[in-house]
Amino acid sequence: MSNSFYITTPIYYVNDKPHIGHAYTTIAADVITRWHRMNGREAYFLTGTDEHGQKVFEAATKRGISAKAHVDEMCEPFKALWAALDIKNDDFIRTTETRHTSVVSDVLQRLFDEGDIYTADYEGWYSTSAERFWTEKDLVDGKCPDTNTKVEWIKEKNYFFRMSKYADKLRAHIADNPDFLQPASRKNEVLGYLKKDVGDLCISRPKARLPWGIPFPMDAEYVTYVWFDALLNYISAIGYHPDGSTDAFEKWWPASYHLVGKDILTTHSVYWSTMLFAMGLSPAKCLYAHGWWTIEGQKMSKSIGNVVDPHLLIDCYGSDAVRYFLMREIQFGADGDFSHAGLMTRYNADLANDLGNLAHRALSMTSKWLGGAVPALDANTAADDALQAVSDAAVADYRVQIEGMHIATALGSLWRLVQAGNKYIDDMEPWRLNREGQTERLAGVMRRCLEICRVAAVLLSPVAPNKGLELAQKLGVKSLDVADVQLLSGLVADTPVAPGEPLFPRMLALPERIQAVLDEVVPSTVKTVAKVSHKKKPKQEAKVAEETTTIEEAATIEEATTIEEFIQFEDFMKVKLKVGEIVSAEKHPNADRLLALMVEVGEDRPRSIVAGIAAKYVAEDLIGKKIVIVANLKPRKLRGVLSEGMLLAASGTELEGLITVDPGVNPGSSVG
RNA sequence: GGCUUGGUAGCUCAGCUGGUUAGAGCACACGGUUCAUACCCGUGUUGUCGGCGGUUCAAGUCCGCCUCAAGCCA
Repeated sequence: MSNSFYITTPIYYVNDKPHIGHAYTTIAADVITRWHRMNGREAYFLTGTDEHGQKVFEAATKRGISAKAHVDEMCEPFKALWAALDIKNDDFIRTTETRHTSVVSDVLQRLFDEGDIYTADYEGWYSTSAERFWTEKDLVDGKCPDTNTKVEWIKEKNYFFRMSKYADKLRAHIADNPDFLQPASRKNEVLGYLKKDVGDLCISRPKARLPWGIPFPMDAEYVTYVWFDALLNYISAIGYHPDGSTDAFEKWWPASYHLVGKDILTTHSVYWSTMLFAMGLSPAKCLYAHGWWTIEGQKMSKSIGNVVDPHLLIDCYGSDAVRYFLMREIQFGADGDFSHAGLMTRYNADLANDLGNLAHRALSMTSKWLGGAVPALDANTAADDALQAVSDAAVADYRVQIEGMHIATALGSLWRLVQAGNKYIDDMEPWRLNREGQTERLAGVMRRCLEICRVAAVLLSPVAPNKGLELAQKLGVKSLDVADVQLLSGLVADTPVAPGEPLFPRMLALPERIQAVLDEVVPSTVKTVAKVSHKKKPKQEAKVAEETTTIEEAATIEEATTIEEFIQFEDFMKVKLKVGEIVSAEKHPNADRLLALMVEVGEDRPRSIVAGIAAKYVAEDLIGKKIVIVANLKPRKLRGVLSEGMLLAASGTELEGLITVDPGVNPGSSVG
């Protein structure tokens, strides 16, 4: 393995509020960086913020301040979160900094001079409201597919990067470097993209339309397209310059890893690699696309209001536990679900019960029976040899896994040792050795238990640096030395030790602040499981919880069956009907027959309702209509979009029309 | 619509190039222990490995079709 390690996260779009998705990527980069540092390798860890673009400009304008003032303010929450999560990044780059903008500008000039950037006229349908061009095929009824507004045919000059020129080189690079794109499943997507003709990339925007960007050095009327700007951060930060880079650049480039979300893998692999080829540079050794988090089974989204504030989790569990959970819960690369119940379960099971309790019981016995100092080893028995073998295997596997970015698996390996430690105590019965006065053996047994705690402290520390250190201190260990960490003899005999407070106090119930958030935002189905999962409950009640949380398969609305039998009045009264006003409507992203509506029903937020009425209604025509909805239908996802209710419509074999209400009726009124 | 990936115990998932009675964690039941944070240790229950068909001495693992889900592209 090369001795220098350079890792990057994406630079986060400064308009977003940092959430656990951002935290996840950054923590992963931090963990792997810490690991390499512990192993004596030089490492450089870069993160930052992407600060140009239309949305930033709009947000600043709306606030009545300059774009620069806006981004100066908006990058702070990111820095604050990294501090709160104990992220030890070496650098934080902002794309508005001169060290970056000057490199972008000079690269543009150089590529232009060399002919890899050229001007051409671009013609197309332009939507002013969506701020972008569409092709003829994109248009819906001759209108913008995003905003459903008028488009005009515009012909304008723009600057293009000759991406096509480097497409073959990129194809060859991917073929020659099997580990370049990871995980392998994602690689196919890029290869699929590359099967088609790769065009050139439009990298300019007229300043008249987009005032907030890096100006083109050869043409004051244009600014740089945000991707071309943003991607260059990975080399501008470490001192690249087309006329001569710093030694630091030569040292760190090519990067060991670019960690990216799966949504921007293609951009990175295609745009960025071809840009680097044009500059005469190699791409990073590995582009690793990680998965996305859903929240309590739903897509993370501002409109659902389920975005999890990492600070809340840090306040309730501590930075170390949050880091541990995010790293342990899902395989790096796969999607995963974040749930509060899951976080607490893992906290209690792994951190409090398994590791925390192992440390506490080992230290307590040592204090009580052996004078509170690291005891001496005795000669190994067969059981001791077996324990050492477990440690050897766990540590070896941990190394392999973490260096392949499989952090969750690495932690799993460490936990096999922790579990072996707990079993070792049971098997050796130190309390019996104490009663029988077998002091020498007792000492040896306890020593090995403490040794396991030391191994755990060291291997935990990249993921949970504070707790790793705290545990080490309890054991009287001064430095977290990873060399020969697996040997169960690394402690110094006679060093004072004390159990102190439990490392991870067990949680008896969800923290109040989290319960409050769940009560407010999350549908009742999810609350149920969060409440019951941490306690043993009678069978029947647990079963109810299971049923209510089963994620049902998406079903099409058309499948509703007619009920022929009579029902009781009470049955009818179970159905709560309400008047709702449609406040927004759009086509369902994944289904031709469905529309996604937001319906105001007099609650603290409008409801998201998916309806199978696209055959009969155009989305925009529905806005303002007053309708009747079933208000207490269990929420479910329809082809990926949450539906919190169902609207009433007349239908025979096919849809005839919506049930509408007099305009004077207020949304939220009940019907019946 | 085209392409890709997945559908394995109640839940979350592991199972590499096909090979002995299909695994882990959580949950559940019972038992043990008592040093410990009502913790730990052990034992046990549940699976037509999405469906159908095929190749093979042998398939969760390969092939075809179907179905459901997710993703990328248009």
